[in-house]
Amino acid sequence: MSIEKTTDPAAALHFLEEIVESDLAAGRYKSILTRFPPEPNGYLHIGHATSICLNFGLALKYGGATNLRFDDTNPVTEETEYVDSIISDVCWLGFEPARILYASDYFQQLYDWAKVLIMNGKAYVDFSSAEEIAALKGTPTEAGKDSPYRNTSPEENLALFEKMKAGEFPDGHCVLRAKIDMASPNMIMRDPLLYRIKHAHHHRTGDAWCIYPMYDWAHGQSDSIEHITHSICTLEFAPHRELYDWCIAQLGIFPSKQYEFARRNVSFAVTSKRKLKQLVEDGHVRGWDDPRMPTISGYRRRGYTPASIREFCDRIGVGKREMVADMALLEFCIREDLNKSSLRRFAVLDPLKVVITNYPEGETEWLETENNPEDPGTGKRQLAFGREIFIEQDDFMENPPPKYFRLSPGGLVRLKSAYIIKCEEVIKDAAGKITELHCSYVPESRSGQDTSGLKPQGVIHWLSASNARKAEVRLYDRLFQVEDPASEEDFKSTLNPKSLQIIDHALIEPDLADAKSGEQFQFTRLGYFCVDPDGTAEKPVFNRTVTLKDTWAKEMKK
RNA sequence: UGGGCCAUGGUGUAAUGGUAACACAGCAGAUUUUGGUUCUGUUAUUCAGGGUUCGAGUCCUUGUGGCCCAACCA
Repeated sequence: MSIEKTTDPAAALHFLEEIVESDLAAGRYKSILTRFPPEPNGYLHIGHATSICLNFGLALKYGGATNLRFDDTNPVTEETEYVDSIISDVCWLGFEPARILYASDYFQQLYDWAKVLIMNGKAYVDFSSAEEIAALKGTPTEAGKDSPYRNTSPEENLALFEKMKAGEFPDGHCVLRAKIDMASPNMIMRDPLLYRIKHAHHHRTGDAWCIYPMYDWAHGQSDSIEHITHSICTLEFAPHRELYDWCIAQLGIFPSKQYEFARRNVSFAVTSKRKLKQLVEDGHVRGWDDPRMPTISGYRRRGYTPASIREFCDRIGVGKREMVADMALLEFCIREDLNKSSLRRFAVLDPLKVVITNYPEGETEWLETENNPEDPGTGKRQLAFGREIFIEQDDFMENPPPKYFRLSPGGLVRLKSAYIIKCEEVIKDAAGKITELHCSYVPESRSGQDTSGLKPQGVIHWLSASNARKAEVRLYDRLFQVEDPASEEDFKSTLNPKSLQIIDHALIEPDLADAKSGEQFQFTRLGYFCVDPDGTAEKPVFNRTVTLKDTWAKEMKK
């Protein structure tokens, strides 16, 4: 799949596009190369999606390419399972990496470069403990102090470093540090760690290495090796840029450049791997792909389309200020997409039986209705109509408020694509609960050939009792009750207890029972739904992606 | 000895010294056999003080506020 990046010349450029355009105009690069560099230690979430869209989108717009590179320098936390899910998520979003690469591919090169640094007197092996190193680091307002190991000779350091690599020291025994400036106002530059010892199995290199490069020693050089022109990362890496450039300058290699943008958050969601992991492990959700999760796999299962997520990323823009995008915009994007593309079907989530007393017993007629009024090319379908039907409980009220357009005692309502009915009698059980409605229909009000002259305000959906099928429907609401759960002392205390409502007695049109996992529909008047993989032929399961805009519900809240 | 980044309606994003705009959200109306869609209208914005200028969201200056940096994580 490929995405057409249409460029509106009048559209304003964001700051990264400006940088790219000026680089291209100045002839600094013939074409650009970006990269998306996830660490394979968790599932991708909506924040990653914005980064993916940015990196791939930039390359697409300017005729460049994008590598997918796994930043797999920490064997303790990384797993192949995550690599696979990340690749599939990126592809699902509609992007095609030019190459799929791994920082671990460069371990030998990185090691050789570290030795160059050592021989140039720019790195040393430090046997101080982690605590000692931290203590000598200083504070933001106080200069650090030199390590006692800082002035070891290059030759000795080289021998020591080779011993580290050879596995002669246990974990944590020593580290390789760059020799820069313990008094730098930038804490990152106070002799940063380059290598640590971890006798751990790596998901790709196995047991070949027991020393692993730190982010700062791996990232810029990996970019450089691949000739990445624009290395785009989030704001918190801005202080690292000085070190990024320093490493590249020391080695005299291809000068990739780092640019930072503000992480893009979404309201009513958390986007931190740690927090998401907690939700999964504590059982607050059913898994990483739970449709309530802001993970890419969660949105996919929920029924969000790749196009809707890309559109969302485009619309929220890119900047350098901390921001929280409104979830309502994401919902707007998915409704906009699905409104155009999804077939309409009738489903009754909470059925109320209606007997049409003046309709002949045992008779069935077939009524035509459109599959998608937004796209006449999708044709029409036939609905069975008979004496017994089901309507939505919500579409009947015994004592309706003003402006209630639906059915009420003695009132009229239009059954969409069928007849106008009038509520004649409300049947209740001993407890006073409404069990069914007796209605009469107006024979000359048949949809499309209505000569009744009646004009009920309300139009409701319905299903024939003769052929409706059962289904489970899962209704999702926001996972959190507050806009910014991450800012709470305990984000889990703001979980929405009603984020999942399971309806096991819903009714659907018969052909819906054969829909394949992932297929999407608009349930008329209710919202957009997709088929969940949990379903079976006997009991299909539908996930509500998003409701339709509901001005009546809004009115009722007032 | 602190350094870096940032500040425009409710939320985002534009305006690159010359009428503060666009989208979402909100509100009001029209259309509608989905209280959907579509269409129209509308509310609401430059962190504060000082300066430069005919003119400042934009430049200068002083504040204020927010985020990041003292992981052998990325």
